[in-house]
Amino acid sequence: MAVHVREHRLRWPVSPQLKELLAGHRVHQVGRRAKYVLLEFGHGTLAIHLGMSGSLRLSTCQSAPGKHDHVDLVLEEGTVLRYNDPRRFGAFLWLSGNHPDPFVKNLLDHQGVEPLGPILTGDWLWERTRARQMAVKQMLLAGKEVAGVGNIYASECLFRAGIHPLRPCARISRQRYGSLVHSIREVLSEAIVQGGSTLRDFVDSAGRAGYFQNAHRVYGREGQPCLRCGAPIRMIRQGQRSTWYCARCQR
DNA sequence: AGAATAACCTGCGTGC
DNA sequence: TGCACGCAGGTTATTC
Repeated sequence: MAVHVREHRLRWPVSPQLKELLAGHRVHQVGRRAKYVLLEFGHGTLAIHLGMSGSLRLSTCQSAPGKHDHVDLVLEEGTVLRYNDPRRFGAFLWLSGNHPDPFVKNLLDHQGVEPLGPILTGDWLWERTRARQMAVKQMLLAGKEVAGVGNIYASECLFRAGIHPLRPCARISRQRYGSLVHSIREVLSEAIVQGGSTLRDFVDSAGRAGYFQNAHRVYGREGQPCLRCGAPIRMIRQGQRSTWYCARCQR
């Protein structure tokens, strides 16, 4: 793999050694942990985060890089995986196989459990939140317990589970955590099948927009009728982020 | 220790 | 048309 870094200033500076570290090496396996894409090489792992506005698209070497095309991963003759990120909230982090960078290692170790994995159950989440006064929506968004539930999906999951976003974690029953976990799995699975939610410019590796935004039941629907009961959907601010919910269906 | 707030960026829509 | 402002898919660092 050949690497071209045109802009090092991402969320953290891209390692100046990245080009040398990957030159001539092959990707053994592609994985993921939380929202980090993991490209595993024999001698270490490249962890890529797309931030809020990043995308990885397959392109041809001949195509000229455009605005905000910060990194090229040249895969083979004629093919390049190109990273574009207007806001530069994304990251390219090198995790060495022999001497793991403690910063990167901690970063991945401190992520919540996989939302579609076997550890997450209603009972598990109930036990983890007995002493937490934080609002359930902010707990989901923080990602310390469950990874991968972003701002769109936190609102959607809570609506489907019938849980009010402001409800303190410690005041949700074991049974209702069961509903929440079921909703998390359902919402994320559906969104994946539908290619994600394109609000503005989100695209997959082939440049295709997602269409889960058409399945949003509360996100972005302030003032519009609840699809279940007809009451107007409300929007509130929680920690600098917007939350949408139905005051009648969610308690 | 848990929780709230600030910070990192660019682009776009809105209102004056 | 221009400009100031607020907001946007995320997550860590800092402060309280």
